[in-house]
Amino acid sequence: MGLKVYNTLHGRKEKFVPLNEGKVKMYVCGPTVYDTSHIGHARSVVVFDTIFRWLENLHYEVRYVRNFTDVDDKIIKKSNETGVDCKTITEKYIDEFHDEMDALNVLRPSVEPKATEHIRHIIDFIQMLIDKGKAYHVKGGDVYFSLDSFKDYGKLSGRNPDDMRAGARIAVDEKKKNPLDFTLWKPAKPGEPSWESPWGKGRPGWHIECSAMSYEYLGESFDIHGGGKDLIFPHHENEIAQSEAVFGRQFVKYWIHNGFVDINNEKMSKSLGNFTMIKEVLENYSPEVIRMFLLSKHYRSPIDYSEDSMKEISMGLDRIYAFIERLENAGAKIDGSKKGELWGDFSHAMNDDFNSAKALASVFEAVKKGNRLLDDANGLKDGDTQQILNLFYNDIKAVSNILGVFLLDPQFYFKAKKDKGMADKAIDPAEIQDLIRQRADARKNKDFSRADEIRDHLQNLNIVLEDGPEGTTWRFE
RNA sequence: GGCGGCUUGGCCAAGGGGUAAGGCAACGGCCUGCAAAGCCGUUAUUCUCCGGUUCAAAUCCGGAAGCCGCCUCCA
Repeated sequence: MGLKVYNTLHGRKEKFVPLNEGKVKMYVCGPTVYDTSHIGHARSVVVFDTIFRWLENLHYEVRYVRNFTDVDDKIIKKSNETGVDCKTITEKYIDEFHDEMDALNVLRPSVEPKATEHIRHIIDFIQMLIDKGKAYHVKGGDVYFSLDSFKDYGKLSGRNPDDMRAGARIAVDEKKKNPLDFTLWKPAKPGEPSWESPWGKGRPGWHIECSAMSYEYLGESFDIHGGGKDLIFPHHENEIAQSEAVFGRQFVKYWIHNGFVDINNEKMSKSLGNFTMIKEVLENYSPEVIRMFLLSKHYRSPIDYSEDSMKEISMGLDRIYAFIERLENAGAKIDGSKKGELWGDFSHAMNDDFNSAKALASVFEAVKKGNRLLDDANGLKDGDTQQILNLFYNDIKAVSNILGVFLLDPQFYFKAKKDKGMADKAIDPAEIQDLIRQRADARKNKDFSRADEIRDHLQNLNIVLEDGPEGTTWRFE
């Protein structure tokens, strides 16, 4: 089965056939760097990172562009409020974004262009629009895109410009020919970042940077353009207008949009004060838990962030790691390129519009099957069993490289979890070892009430004891 | 007002014409001194409701209700 992708442009799943065989060109809208990133940004980035990984796994040569919007009203506003210059602000948040995305195990795209470094290309692009009669320059220095010059306007978002005009909520700007015309270039006020242009000192509008930069790095036409659902209108609609008006051909073949992250079933918003930042979440959960959470639901559906859902994911991740550790203890080895049932199920799910939720379910099924096999083998392994275990191990490692989760050494994972628990609760591991020793003695002497007393005491500290053939181990709940 | 989406067991969540994946939780069993972990089993005759198409619908069509998003900066 080949890859199928839900294309916003047509509102249905379609067979994925890139414009050039074997190659994929993908552009994803990155953040405007004026503030700390929240969990919603993380979702978009993680989703497209996983898509990127899957495309590479399918042996496509992928050129992946994700931009930074580093000139914008919000950045200027922040600069005016704080007295810090724009560049300092944007650099700070770009660094922060990179740090957080690295933590979430997000691969760097092929290129991460910044708007401010492509002003030349933006100006050239606007000039092409003007030359073709698709844009116009007005007194005062603004340049607008002329909606009336582009008859396909609205095809991505399913909007009809005539309807929109009737119910337009936007203030009518006298200088615009059509109230829906949008800004390509705007004159700069004193003190604002600005660049020389044929229309005077100014700066680019928001939408034009993506048309200019995608043209620069991917050409007139490319395969995939992604971003959050909210970007469908007006941002992506406007990009289509700009690029198709200039080149007269299809801008993007497949439009992919991810859903939002809600917080306790409410939209994240400033007024509700429930913006949940990536760094806050990272304080409480391992990056892998966050990443797995973000992939636990289909990328187009809304996903609800809550303490409960994070705990649930965390339990599931422990279970997977425990299984990997068990496989390793049983001597499972990566052996060659053979793929098993897990990989088959996983691939099938990923090929179906990157269904990571279903893909994850196949992992849990494999965990169950593998555990059963290990229980049945009971330490005595024949050649066949060993082969199967190797297959599980192979597959799960391959899967983890796509999802970007559970790829740590399990011992390290559990140790890190322990260390964090101990640090949070200020617990000395030697003390725990001592209590475990005392309990072992008590058990040897059949003093079970003493043994249980110790266990209950540790339980109160969220420490769970596990008695195994090799002695007693402990972990945090 | 315009456009789009969602409604599946206690909770989360796949599926999307052929008779309900997976996770968490709960309960029973194996194991254990007792537990924990792991395994096994049980938990939706049914997929918001009402009509229709079909041999067959949670899946398609029409309608209703509830919820949500975009249309203004937003991932």
